[in-house]
Amino acid sequence: MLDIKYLRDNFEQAQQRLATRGDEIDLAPLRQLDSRRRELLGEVEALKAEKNRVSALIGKTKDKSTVKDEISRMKEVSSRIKELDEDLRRVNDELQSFLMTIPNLPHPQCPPGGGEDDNVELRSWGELPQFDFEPKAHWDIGEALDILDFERGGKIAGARFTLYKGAGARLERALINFMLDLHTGEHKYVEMLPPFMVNRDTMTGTGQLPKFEHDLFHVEGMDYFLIPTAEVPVTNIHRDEILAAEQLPLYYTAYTPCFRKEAGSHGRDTRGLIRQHQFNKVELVKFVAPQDSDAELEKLLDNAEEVLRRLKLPYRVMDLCSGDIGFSAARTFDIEVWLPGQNVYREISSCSTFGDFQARRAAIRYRPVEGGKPELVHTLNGSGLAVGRTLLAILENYQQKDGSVVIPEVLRPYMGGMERITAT
RNA sequence: GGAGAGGUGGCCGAGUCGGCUGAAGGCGCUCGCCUGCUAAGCGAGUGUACGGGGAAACCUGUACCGAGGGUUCGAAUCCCUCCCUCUCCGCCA
Repeated sequence: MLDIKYLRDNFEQAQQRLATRGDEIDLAPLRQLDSRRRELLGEVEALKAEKNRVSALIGKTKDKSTVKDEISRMKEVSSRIKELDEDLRRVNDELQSFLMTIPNLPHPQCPPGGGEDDNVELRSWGELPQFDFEPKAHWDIGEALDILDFERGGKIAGARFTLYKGAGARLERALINFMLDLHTGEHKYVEMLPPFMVNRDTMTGTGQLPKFEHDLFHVEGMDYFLIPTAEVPVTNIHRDEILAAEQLPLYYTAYTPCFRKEAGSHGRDTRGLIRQHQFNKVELVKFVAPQDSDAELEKLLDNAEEVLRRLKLPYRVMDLCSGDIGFSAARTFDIEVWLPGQNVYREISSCSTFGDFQARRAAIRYRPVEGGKPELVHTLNGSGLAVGRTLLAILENYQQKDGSVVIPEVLRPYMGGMERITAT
């Protein structure tokens, strides 16, 4: 959520910055609602002040018969207050829901652009593997090794669900543990295991609601949603809290499954593990003081990249342009892993700073060292990494001519020493 | 699911037959004083949000005692609904 005071004073500028996202966002109604709100507020508060004053007077009067007129007058004032409060509530609700649908302002350093094609490649890492055979796609590799069963995943649940088997299931688990150990052990994140279902307030705090309800799985009969990412429960850990300055920065990491409807992506990535209704992810979340957020984003990105470096998977880093960043994000770096079976780079991590956008929605504040008023923290998060996509990247990059897949060295301790997955 | 207890400020904890309680008291914290260190002691201060005024310090109004309604001139205090926590029982990974 954007700051209404900022919007009040920097109307044109805000309008222009939002325009770089490419959506048509007209802020005009905001001005109207805002001034109407303040008008009503002044009126109703003056009446309440009078009511309070007179009521106190009545309270002090022993003989109530001498204040009959005041009592009947306050009766009218009270009902007038009720009307005005009702108007105010309506205007307020309208203002709030309008604010809730406005995306974040792109970061000043966010490259301008209309869409994917304008994203900027910052760097790439690793040698693309050379094969003396035609590299296969992971779905073929996984089925041939009998470690991924798309057929039965579909039977059990439906399209976009996969059954992992044997070494495939273990590899997924190994990746989760490897990532968590790296981030907690070397990058100093605190591990969290949050609920996988959350309430409406939590979904609103990080920006999924109210605008993106159609992407979420909702639990029938209870007002719970399945989380689309650990960002949601983990960022909301500190919702409605005022943190001490000394607590910052806070680094949290969490493994969770993620559930997404993928509405609107019908027919895209229908094969394989790329786009699933349920997938595993290890997430990195930070709460930082505003002046640190840019540097913290770089570090977070590096923490995510480190996973790929250790796994020796080639990747590149993209600086997403203003037209391609998400609703709540101010700036986003995507890490894209090389997939030789498909001859493309695919997103495997998305690292973003949200500035104070989520913090304002979720009321996550801290008290500055100098004391004084609480200020909003900045929140950041990134995948560290998407586990299913990491697994498929391993299958494609480490595939051998004989159909087997070599296990990256750092994962072998997590695989009981296994060095290679072969067809049984 | 059944029975009971409870939700007040950073924490603990008072709030009598509704009015003088933004909220006693204690702890904690901050600043100052004092004691050659430490402990103790003394004094002052110490919630949040949204308005209005002011360059600012600050002054001022309103709201908030789990949430939402109701009764009343007036509610933390009475009534209703919901949520959450705890205890016991049942069921259960």
